[in-house]
Amino acid sequence: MNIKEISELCGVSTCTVSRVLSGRGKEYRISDKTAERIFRIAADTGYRPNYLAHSLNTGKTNSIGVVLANRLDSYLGGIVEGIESHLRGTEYQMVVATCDNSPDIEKEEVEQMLYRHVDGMIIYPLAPPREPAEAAMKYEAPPTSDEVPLVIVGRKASVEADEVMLGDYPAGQSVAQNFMAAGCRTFAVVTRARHCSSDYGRERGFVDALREAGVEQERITIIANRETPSEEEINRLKTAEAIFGVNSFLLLEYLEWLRRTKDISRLRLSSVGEVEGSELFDLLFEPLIMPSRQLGVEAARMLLWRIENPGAPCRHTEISLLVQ
Amino acid sequence: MNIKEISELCGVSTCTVSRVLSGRGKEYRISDKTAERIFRIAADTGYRPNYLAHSLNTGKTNSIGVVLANRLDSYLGGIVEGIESHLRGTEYQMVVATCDNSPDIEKEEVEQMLYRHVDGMIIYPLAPPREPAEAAMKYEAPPTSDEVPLVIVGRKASVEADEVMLGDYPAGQSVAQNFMAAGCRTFAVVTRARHCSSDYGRERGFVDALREAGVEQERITIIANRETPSEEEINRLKTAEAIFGVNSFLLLEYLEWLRRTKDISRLRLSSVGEVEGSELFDLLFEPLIMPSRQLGVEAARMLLWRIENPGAPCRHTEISLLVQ
DNA sequence: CTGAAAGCGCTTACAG
DNA sequence: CTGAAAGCGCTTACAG
Repeated sequence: MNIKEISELCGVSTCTVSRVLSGRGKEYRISDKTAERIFRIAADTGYRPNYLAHSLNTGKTNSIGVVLANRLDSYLGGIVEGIESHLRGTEYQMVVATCDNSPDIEKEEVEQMLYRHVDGMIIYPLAPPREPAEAAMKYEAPPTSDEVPLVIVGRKASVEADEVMLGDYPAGQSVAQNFMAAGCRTFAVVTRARHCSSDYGRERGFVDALREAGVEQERITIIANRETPSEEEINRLKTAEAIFGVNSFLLLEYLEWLRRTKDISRLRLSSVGEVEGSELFDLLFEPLIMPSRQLGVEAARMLLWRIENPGAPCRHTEISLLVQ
Repeated sequence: MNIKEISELCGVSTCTVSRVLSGRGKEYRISDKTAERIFRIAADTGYRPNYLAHSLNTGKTNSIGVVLANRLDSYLGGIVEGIESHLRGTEYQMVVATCDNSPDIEKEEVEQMLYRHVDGMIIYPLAPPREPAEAAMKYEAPPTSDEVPLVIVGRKASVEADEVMLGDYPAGQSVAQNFMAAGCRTFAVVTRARHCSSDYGRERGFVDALREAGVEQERITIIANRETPSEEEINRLKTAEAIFGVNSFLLLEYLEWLRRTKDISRLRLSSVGEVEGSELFDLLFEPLIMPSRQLGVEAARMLLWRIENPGAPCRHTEISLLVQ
């Protein structure tokens, strides 16, 4: 079934059919009877316009590319879900690709998206490389936004584009405040080596809030992890009454080691990201819930806005990430 | 940059360019110099063929639709990852949609995929409805495979199509055998109300293996959960030395209740699906790892095969799911 | 070995 | 109020 057959069945020309079916019958002042007949016949025959031909003509594909640095864990899954739910009901559909943390794949996938003529892209970018040497050799920023409307979500990238980020710094602050309110006197934060702006923001927020509250340097332990936990790190951790993990995986890893040398059941613990079954831990563990779905919703909302407003200056939105 | 401009730059016709660039220069016996010149100019100008025009002509979009019943948790995320990794390097790209467990959305998303002219689809279908009444009213099977090559993954659907399923029954058996090998004498299985074939397969495998090994009926407790755990259920569970959960969420839910009335640290536990941080539980817990990635890989492999072999009879593959 | 021409299914000035 | 015609960018018999 194509537009030509419809037009023959209706006894009108293809352009009339096209105009009516694209909802612009009124605009072209096509008579109501003609319009109705066209609608009815289209419905009866189960006509569906050809997406490819339509897009070829209009230059719009109604698809949004989503490129994600990592595999789909619950965090990225949440972002995707948020994007999808915001897009549902609009004319847009989502095309997803993940990059397995490889800059080459990221580049390729972005290319693919452009090749598919997506109307816009949402990118959760790779973390910048740890080693400067690596950086010089391999890293390339995602495409600049002049090719296509672009929103960066969840992690900074070296592109001028709209951004939707987590409120990492305030999250760190709020954890520190909770710990102090619970009466803790010595603190630790466990983080990855500091190349990732998200982790670093949380750490800074945490440490700054403590300092501002008058906690002395020697009561704050900072562990910037590179590989698996070392004995020296575990020893430093022992003195803390409260530990903040910039993410839950990392915290759990340390706890596994720590519990061998110390009773951890009275320790105050907090980290970013829920842990399923954590009720069984028997620990004073308060996870910060990742608002990943909300990140996705906001990113999609912003992208659609950007598509409508190509010229406007870049915007930055922050989604808050608080205890509870 | 389009094919016409290239042809003008090369001083040949558009069809010659098209033939060379589609890699069929030899076939049409186009001279090597011409071909080389075309390749060079195309590369120099950064020419990329127009995907939409190409697809409109060939009827192939090189895209695979993936429709998932639920949001992207780590299970479905794994499937998606498997599909994607198998597709990477081929000419195919993946379009994903999730359905939030709604039959209406599922139908709509499948429509969308057909509208987008996907070359094939992989569906993780909705669970069949629990109530027969609901069934009659709302449930509609995914599209039959005559519209487009189709692979059903992870859960049975009432369609005649290629399938990639988990080895649920053998998994249940292997858990039972492990429990018996560990010397347990009384057993329980916790499952959802039995509408889901996957859960039911696991339960049957478990129970059958016990029976075959001579375990009497009264030493096997079966709890088919509907809502939150009830007191009566917890009481029945107390007698068991080993508990098998058809999925880990469910098991954890019961353990939460059970631990209030009983020391669970010597209980043998097993369930399907890893739990992050489970090392901190201090329980005899052995999860069965979901081979979700493998499911995806296999589904993609099968779909590509099906695209090449439209007429062949339906195939069924089972991915094994064993302890460790 | 290569090209002119028709066609994929739709849209959109332009003309009436 | 409606249609003939050109065009989107590519492919592919057909003819030479």
